Amino acid sequence: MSRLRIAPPPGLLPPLTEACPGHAGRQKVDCGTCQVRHLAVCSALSPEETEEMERAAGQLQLAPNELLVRQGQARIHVYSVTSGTLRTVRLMADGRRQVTGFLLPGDFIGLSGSAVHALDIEAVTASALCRFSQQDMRQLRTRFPHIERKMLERAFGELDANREYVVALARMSPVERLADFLLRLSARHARLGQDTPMLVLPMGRSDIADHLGLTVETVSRSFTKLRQQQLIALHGVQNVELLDRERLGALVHQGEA
Amino acid sequence: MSRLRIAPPPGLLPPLTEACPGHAGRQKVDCGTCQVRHLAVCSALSPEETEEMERAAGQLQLAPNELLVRQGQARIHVYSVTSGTLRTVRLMADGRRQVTGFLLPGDFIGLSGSAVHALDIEAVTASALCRFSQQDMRQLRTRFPHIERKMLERAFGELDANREYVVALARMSPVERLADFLLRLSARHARLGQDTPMLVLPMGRSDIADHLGLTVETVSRSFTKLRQQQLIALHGVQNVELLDRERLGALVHQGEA
DNA sequence: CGCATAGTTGAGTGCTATCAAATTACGTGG
DNA sequence: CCACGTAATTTGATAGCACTCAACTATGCG
Repeated sequence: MSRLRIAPPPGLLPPLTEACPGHAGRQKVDCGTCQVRHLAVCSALSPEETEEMERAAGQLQLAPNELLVRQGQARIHVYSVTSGTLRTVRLMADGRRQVTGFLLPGDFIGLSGSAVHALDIEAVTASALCRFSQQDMRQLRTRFPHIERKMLERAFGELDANREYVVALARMSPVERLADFLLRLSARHARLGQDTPMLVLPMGRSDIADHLGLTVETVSRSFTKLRQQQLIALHGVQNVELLDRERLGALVHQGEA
Repeated sequence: MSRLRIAPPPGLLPPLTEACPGHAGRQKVDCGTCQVRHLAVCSALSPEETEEMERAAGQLQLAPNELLVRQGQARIHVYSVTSGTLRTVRLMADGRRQVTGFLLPGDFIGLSGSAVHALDIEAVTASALCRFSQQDMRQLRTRFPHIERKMLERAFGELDANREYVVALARMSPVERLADFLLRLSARHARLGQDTPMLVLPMGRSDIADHLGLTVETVSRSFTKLRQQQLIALHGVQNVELLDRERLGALVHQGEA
């Protein structure tokens, strides 16, 4: 638990200040340094309270593919992603693999009631995180009800997102799933202030495949199909240009009566 | 918002008193009457506070297939299921249907951050619910932090469950999904005090199919396969006897390293 | 008792996984 | 900066499994 004044993290600095609903009207703050500070400010804590939160936090750097936690480990820490991208992975004994989600800057790791981690969490790209002990977090939650409220909102948000994800997995074709994924990722980037039609995919095809319940080959073919339909353009393998969000959305939102 | 002294609900009376972790060591309470009372007691509220909660609640009865809320409606109420079974349904324009979950006694409806309902909620069997306005609920949450904590725990629980569900949808064969579903439903019944090898399925095959991302035919064939392998026995269409939980579990938990 | 609905079983097709190969991207060392 | 080797991605051919369509059976209700 070291005193914080965290060095500027590598990678993009998300201007979360703007995006956070709880932040409206409050003083500007340097959210690039540490998500803890952001969380505190957005929870309407005083400067003194914010400092107390920061005291409880440690920081962490991960290289690509480095493991943060392993399935089955005791959950003694919670984390806040500062920069980079991580994936949450469920492995089955026979090798089947499911990437249940990707974690971007501002995301919180620890919205679970389980005593052990249900998932591996691995860095996709070089990443930085803030770390709290569960114990400290519990104290902070008790001490600052705003934090608890904030966590509840986050949990709600994840639940809402998860319901969409479930529909995609259960009822959409490969191309639809990919379109859904690209739009969803793009929306998250937009919330982080990167609102461009050019989307950078930090993860490889196999991560995407395992996230969408498909094989690498099918994902690749789906990219090709979207490209052939002029819905996206590929600039290298990482950079996807969303040419027609309208029609991409139409692929996905066959729904909501 | 009528004063409550709710008539004994139809259907089974879940002895939730025992199951709730927050309840340990506290005085017994008649949880059969209304889940609100249960929630209050399990949140360690005083009798006066409990009464205040009950005052804010209304009750509701639903006939089979009756609609509680429709996709897109404003979310002005939250609910607690007292008896019966409900399903949450996502409909797509072209008719594709996903049953994202089933709600059993003790379940809470309203763990969402959205301003509108993302799902239809329909009664599978005759059901009874307690209803609160969101507004009242928010007040109660602010007034009794225990409630907020409880909701967070519930949200965590749902998130954890959802992650399992996602793996089933994305990576399991039809037979595995069905085995997973049966065990999961059985576990929920066990938590409600119905810990028997005989499982009653309140929902029809098409609901199960749409929950597991399959067709009715495939679900039916999967039942047959499980029966042929002596893992289950069917007594009529509704009653499933779990003959070998061990091997059923083995089908599912190919996983966790 | 007859009809309507729900569930099971069967046959055939299509889509996605699988297997295999070619191509591209990338990091390393010359 | 380029050549090389490795890994990642794309493309192609094939096969298996779940969906579709269809018929049949069981269940429930008037």
